[in-house]
Amino acid sequence: MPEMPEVESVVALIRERIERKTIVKIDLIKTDVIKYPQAVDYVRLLENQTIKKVQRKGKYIILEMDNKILAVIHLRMTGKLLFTSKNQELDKYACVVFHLNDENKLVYADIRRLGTLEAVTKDELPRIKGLYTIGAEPLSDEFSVEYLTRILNHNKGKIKPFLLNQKYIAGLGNIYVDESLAISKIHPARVASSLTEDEIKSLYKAINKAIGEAIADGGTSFRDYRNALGEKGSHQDNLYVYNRKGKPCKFCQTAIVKTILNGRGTYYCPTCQKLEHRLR
DNA sequence: AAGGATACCTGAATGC
DNA sequence: TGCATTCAGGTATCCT
Repeated sequence: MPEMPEVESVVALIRERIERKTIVKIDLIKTDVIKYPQAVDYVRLLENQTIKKVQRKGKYIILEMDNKILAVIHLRMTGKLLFTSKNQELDKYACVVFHLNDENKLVYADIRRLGTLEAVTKDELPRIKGLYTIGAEPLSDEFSVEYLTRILNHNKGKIKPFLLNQKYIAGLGNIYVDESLAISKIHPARVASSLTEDEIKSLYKAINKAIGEAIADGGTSFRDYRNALGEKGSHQDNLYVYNRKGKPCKFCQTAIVKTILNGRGTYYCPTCQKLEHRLR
């Protein structure tokens, strides 16, 4: 479900509300979302600890506790991290409830329960492989045209699966990959290493634009996504191609097409995004 | 070794 | 209406 812009919106809202607060009690409703350590130990590690710092890396949310434990949360498809105030009702799909010393709650809720909660020391960080091997973030200094050029080099795979791979670029998912490729007018099945210098520059800008605009809109909510206060984002109204099958391309009016690429629904403009290199 | 299917889950939408 | 099928903002793991 949530990609970097959605996770960023969640983190921005919870940060100011839970940093310096203490977790006085944890209620377990559905324990299967806790992947490490076992649920009882997870609770033991985090109860009576103060939340020192809230961070985000790619799609991961990291709560750094006073005892140096890192509570790492990944929302996967339908996970939500909700700041629930004193008199507010619990989410129907609440799995884990963190009671705070100000009587408010941080609630992990997840319809499909594909999301993951882990508590690790710094030394144990490598066991969360997806976090340990994560690539550069869009909109960061590390993410540059040179970086993108370097990772694309020699990659014989298609550009869309490449962009979905978190070890190259952190935070892109199915929506923003399609958006980035649409903005830069690159076909999703193009071979990654075949992009020209100009196309790489264009893709670099497009990724930052797609992510930046989505963050500004508070994320995309065409289905389940809600921010930490249970509110929808608005970027679903500003998408170029995603979920716009049959609607006119915003650049050339051609009807947007939907196909399946490597098992993922894929939207693109068949006029703007040609597979064959333009001949002139 | 890379890269494609499959597994993990539930609910909503669609098809017959 | 009812029942079956398909699909979903993700990723680890298995297979070839």
